[in-house]
Amino acid sequence: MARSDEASAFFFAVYSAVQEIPHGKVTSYAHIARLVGTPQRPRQVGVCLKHLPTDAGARYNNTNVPWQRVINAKGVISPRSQPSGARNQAEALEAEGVTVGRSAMGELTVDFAEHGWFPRSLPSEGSEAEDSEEDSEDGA
DNA sequence: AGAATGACCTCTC
DNA sequence: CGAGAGGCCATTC
Repeated sequence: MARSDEASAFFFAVYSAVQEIPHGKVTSYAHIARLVGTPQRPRQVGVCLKHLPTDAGARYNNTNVPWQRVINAKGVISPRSQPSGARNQAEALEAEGVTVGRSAMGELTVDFAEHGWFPRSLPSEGSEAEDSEEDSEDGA
């Protein structure tokens, strides 16, 4: 529980933004932080999810908030503090139909070009990105 | 009370 | 292009 109302407001903003994530899509903490109006505080977003209420009676809880769809900007699921947590998140993502890959270090990775949900173009992705999106189809 | 950590990101060398 | 340091705020010891 947040000690300050403003703090709780930040939490609610984050949870609400996470709920905005469509099914089978994933986004990064930075994006959520930006949506809530605090692009300089991506860590707090993680803290929000970390302290996500497990109470089914709470307005926001790990059952109503798809926290699993939230990963880091590298497209990799943070190992959190326990490998089980990250793996559990990967399992949930796969259950959503998200393709979860694995890095050489065994880190779970998600392809943003596949399930990347970005209502607003990120400066890192391409500030002047034109309409030519989703064109990364290699075609093999 | 203060100090340390953390589900992070961005800039700079 | 790769590695490093800084910064932010809440939770916890």
